[in-house]
Amino acid sequence: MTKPARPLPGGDEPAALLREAQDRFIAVWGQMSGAWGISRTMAEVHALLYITGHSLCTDDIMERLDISRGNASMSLRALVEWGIAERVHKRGDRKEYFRSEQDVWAMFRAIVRERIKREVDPLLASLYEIRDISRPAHTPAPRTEDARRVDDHEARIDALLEFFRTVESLGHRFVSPTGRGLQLAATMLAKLPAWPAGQEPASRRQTQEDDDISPRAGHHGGEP
Amino acid sequence: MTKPARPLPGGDEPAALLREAQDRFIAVWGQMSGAWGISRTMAEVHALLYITGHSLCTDDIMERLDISRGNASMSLRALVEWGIAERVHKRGDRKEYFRSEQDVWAMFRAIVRERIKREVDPLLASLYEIRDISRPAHTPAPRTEDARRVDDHEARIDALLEFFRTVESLGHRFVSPTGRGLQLAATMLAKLPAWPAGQEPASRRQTQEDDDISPRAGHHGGEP
DNA sequence: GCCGATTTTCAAATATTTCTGAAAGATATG
DNA sequence: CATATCTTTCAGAAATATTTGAAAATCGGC
Repeated sequence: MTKPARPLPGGDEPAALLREAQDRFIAVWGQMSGAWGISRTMAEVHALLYITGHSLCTDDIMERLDISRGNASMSLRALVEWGIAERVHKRGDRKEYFRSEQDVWAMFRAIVRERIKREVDPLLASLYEIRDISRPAHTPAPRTEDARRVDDHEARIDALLEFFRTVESLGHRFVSPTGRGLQLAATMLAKLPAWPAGQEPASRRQTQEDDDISPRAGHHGGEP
Repeated sequence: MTKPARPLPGGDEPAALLREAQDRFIAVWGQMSGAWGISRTMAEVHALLYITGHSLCTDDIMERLDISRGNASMSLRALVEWGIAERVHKRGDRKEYFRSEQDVWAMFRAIVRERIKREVDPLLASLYEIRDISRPAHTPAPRTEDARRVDDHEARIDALLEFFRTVESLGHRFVSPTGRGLQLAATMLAKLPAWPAGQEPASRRQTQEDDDISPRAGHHGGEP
């Protein structure tokens, strides 16, 4: 635990404690950066903006986080691009200020939106392309070994396609203005005491000893 | 696009196309590594195991992906730890083989399970600690400026706490054996044509010009 | 308990990402 | 339109993360 060696002279008055809590939060949020797919500094800048609730300018951020101007500038721009911070102009002041989105769900929606755009959509495009590669390999009649392999391969790609289409679709729903409904649903679902009835069906041990597993694609339900 | 300069002599027979499709898939899946929070090689090893459907040994993997023994060993161990690959023993063979989970939803559940454990749970623990830091700062009576700041700070931490508690809870539900229900729900939700009725309530423009935003924490629903 | 086959480990080498700082680019103001 | 102020850019430096390869540990059979 690295705490900033006695934040302020006195030691225990509210301002000092607040400062300490903020610093801890910034550090913790910075460690989560990987989970959001952004750089550590970017997460720290966001943490600072969120936890203080203030609009801060580049110099404020440079000083508080002890980072370079370039780094601060890049991070802020990225946060704005991600839609989790916005530029604020103050009359009579040439400087630009920035403030963080304060609604946690809105923050999360912005992140989901960006990550779908940056990760899921390109992945889907690639999967469609990949599926097409093996298309011409379909021999018409003879059920050769190769033919079976190609079929299995395509079933695996199709299973991924279907999964990520579902992810994308759910994501869009969550992110869209209408998404508030999903947010509510999620909250309630999470709060629900427990599942109505039925235990684990039975332990289906893997007995298959052999190689060459056939893909059990497509099923989303379970056994009827 | 780097394709392995003519996979096999002939050029167009099924085996060659299959190989090409596999290589493309491995490359694409490797690029997604960041999204899963694993290293690129680890993702590529997983891609290879998934897309071939075979059980492969360390040497197979080293050769096909052109990586070192150590790297292959580490990646495989990690995949097993994550629960998306398993060790397979073949009678009369000292070598260890590995095969990937083939059910896409099961793979995803494993990833969610691990990431909750590695990211969400520690984050929650830290947030609880951070909330406690500012506790002693609560002055009893006088509504000072400091007191208000502390309250706002705590409201912000609480908003995050509530959000991540929801995430954790939903995650557990999804991951648990019972989670099949959630999977089904997700699939159906994603497939649903559109939202029943009602448009966006109205655009609530941010009019606040001043600093020092009060956190609007806690609300998950909307206005009734 | 020893042997050879296999896996694991880890310090050093390499690759990748992130950060800095100074210079170039904006932009409002008089 | 010159100036002062603020922002962005980007090549090189620094910090991180990944990979290698060879040595050490493990394992199963005899």
